[in-house]
Amino acid sequence: MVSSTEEKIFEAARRVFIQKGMEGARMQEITNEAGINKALLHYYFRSKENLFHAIFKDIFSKFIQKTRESFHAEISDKEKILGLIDNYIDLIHANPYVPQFIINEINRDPEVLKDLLFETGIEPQVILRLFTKHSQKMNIDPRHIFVSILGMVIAPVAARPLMQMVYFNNDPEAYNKFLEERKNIIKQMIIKFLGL
Amino acid sequence: MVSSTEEKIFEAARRVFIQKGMEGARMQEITNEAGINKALLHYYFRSKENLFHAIFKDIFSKFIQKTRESFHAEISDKEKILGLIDNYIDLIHANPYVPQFIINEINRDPEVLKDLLFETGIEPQVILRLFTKHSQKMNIDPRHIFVSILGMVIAPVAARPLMQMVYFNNDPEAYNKFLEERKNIIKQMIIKFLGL
DNA sequence: GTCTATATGGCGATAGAC
DNA sequence: GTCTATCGCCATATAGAC
Repeated sequence: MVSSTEEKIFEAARRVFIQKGMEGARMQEITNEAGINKALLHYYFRSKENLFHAIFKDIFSKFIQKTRESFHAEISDKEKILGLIDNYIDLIHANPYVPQFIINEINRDPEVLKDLLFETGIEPQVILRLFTKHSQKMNIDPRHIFVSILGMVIAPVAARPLMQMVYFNNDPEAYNKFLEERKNIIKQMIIKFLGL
Repeated sequence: MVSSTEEKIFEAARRVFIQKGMEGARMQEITNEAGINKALLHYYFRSKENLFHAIFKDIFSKFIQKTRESFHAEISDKEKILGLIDNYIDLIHANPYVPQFIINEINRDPEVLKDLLFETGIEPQVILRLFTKHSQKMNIDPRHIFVSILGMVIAPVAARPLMQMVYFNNDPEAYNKFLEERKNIIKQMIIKFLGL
């Protein structure tokens, strides 16, 4: 049984850590968001590091989970690939700070990350299998397809403040439209490349 | 005339800021790397913020410069696009921390970034023109092409510790080979998509 | 479980001697 | 120009009352 206070802390910490990262986040800001004080936070989670690990696992699990959803329907491989692209874009556009957060933590402390990662139940080979059939036909390493999709999805969100300023007259509406268009652009690129 | 001490500080600061970012960097670490003390650092650069701005402009200028190089040769548009991809990959593989650094600072303080950015002599429209002719033919916004290239180039470097661990048995050599292959993969994707 | 008050340490920045 | 010593602040973390 999880207490309501612990939940409030967890939700506040999720918001702050995602926006600020492990180093930028402040315990004070988390307690303010949760409506409690610092001592109480340490009562539930002994240290900042400890709290962060809990949050990271939770966030990464959702990412893994979203990937998994694309594989359990009774549809063709092509439809699964296109569904995966939709899933990623929806997830990232709804949580625009997550990619930057994950990139930072991936690079900040890889040793700790390794342990946290495999507690999320990640199944690296499952997703690769989706691309194997078509990429083998083209004599391409399926990992290239996976990385390409991730990059094309993440780039416009991670670089948004700059891109929007330089290429969209700082108009958020125009940029949202641009992001919406990307679903089809990325799908078309993958379809053409793999000959789907 | 720039003193040797100032240069040593600048080089040390570049290394530390790129690896740790503005918030993660420590003045003490910079002075250690430079072989001097903190007081001397503040003598040359009045504040951390000040030093950081100088470094950021320097790093970003190199990125802009690399982009510009792809446009001044007497070659076809297709060759310019492929050259741009080569240039980006070479630059990023030689400076693997730079993309993460730029992404972080883009999102950390966009207002200040805006001023710094336009001091680098960036010409946003020049690069877009390279894609306009071919992308119009396909009825595609050229900004999609630009973002796609950036994403495909940056993703495997920014996510390297994770990707290498999960998909390459943590073998750095295998991952380097993978990165080398990406030049052709990305080129092929763009060629097929734009019908070059 | 929840609070106030405080310990402890690290950081950016400065004073002042040489 | 370069150094040692130190200030002042803010962050994580804990002590101890309720």
